[in-house]
Amino acid sequence: MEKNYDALKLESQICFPLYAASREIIKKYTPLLNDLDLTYTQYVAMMVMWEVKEINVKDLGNKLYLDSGTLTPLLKNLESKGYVSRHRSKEDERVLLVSITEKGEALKEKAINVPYSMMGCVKLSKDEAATLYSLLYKVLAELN
Amino acid sequence: MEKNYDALKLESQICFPLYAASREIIKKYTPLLNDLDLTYTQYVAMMVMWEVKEINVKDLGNKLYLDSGTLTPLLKNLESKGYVSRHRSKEDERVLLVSITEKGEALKEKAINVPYSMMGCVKLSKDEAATLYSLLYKVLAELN
DNA sequence: TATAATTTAATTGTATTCAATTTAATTTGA
DNA sequence: TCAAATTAAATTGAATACAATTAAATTATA
Repeated sequence: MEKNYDALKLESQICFPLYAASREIIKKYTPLLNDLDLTYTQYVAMMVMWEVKEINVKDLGNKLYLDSGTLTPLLKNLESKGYVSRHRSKEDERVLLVSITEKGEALKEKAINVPYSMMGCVKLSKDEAATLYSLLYKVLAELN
Repeated sequence: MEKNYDALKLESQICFPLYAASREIIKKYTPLLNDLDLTYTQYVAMMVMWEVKEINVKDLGNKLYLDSGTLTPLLKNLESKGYVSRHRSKEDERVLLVSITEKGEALKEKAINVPYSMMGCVKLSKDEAATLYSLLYKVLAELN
């Protein structure tokens, strides 16, 4: 009696195409983001900054699903490029507040083209994209 | 006249939930894979090895969407753990062949539990999982 | 056939990613 | 109040990822 190992094939897994597709799409972003002097992770951090203007590391981490081990060096990098500033909260010295700078705000004008350039990249219909979108957020919400 | 920057919000993007969900699911694998002394990337490499027994770096990279910059150190690591062996092809010295070892084969028996343990983690119906699966492979196939 | 072009891995350097630990600040509760 | 517990970032260390380059082997072609 042969054991069934089909569950151990790549094609049986939901995580593998997620992992691969994520990296492949991010690769498509790279040439666009090079013009902005941003990596993909820096880009999503800037997307939050463009929206909220100021945020602490913990809240930023909750939005991006990243921890301080990733964010601390990333934010120092963004600060060295002049896109954000970092300073401790007056009310609670443990908290580090990240604020967008003028230069960071100005970058938004160049960045606005990125989402439109990317649209041609992922070849899904509107319906398919909407379905994928809601399934991914369902996974994120219900992971336990 | 205000410009519309909605496309630059995280919630407007398909890539962000892909990127986040991929990392969050991989985090769920971590405790299961610790028992096998494997990282997630090492695990997917071993999944290929369990299936094909022997493969060169280029073909492995095509299956996993990874290049030699990632695979060379990863395969050396798997070799140091005794799960695979590495040797040059006799026919073409440029080609490095990776072969599964006895110890690597034996690991499969422990690994068989991983996919079953993971099933309880992603809370999608059978239909939803199938839809997500096919949309992800469509993205992978049609990315350009 | 001899050189150019191509191919395959390996290497290098930068930037994540995350678990685990540490440090400093704040809050809790005996 | 003041020591214990908690919280927020930073740090450390291991392992990816990937672009770009290099080195070695093979193939193509003039």
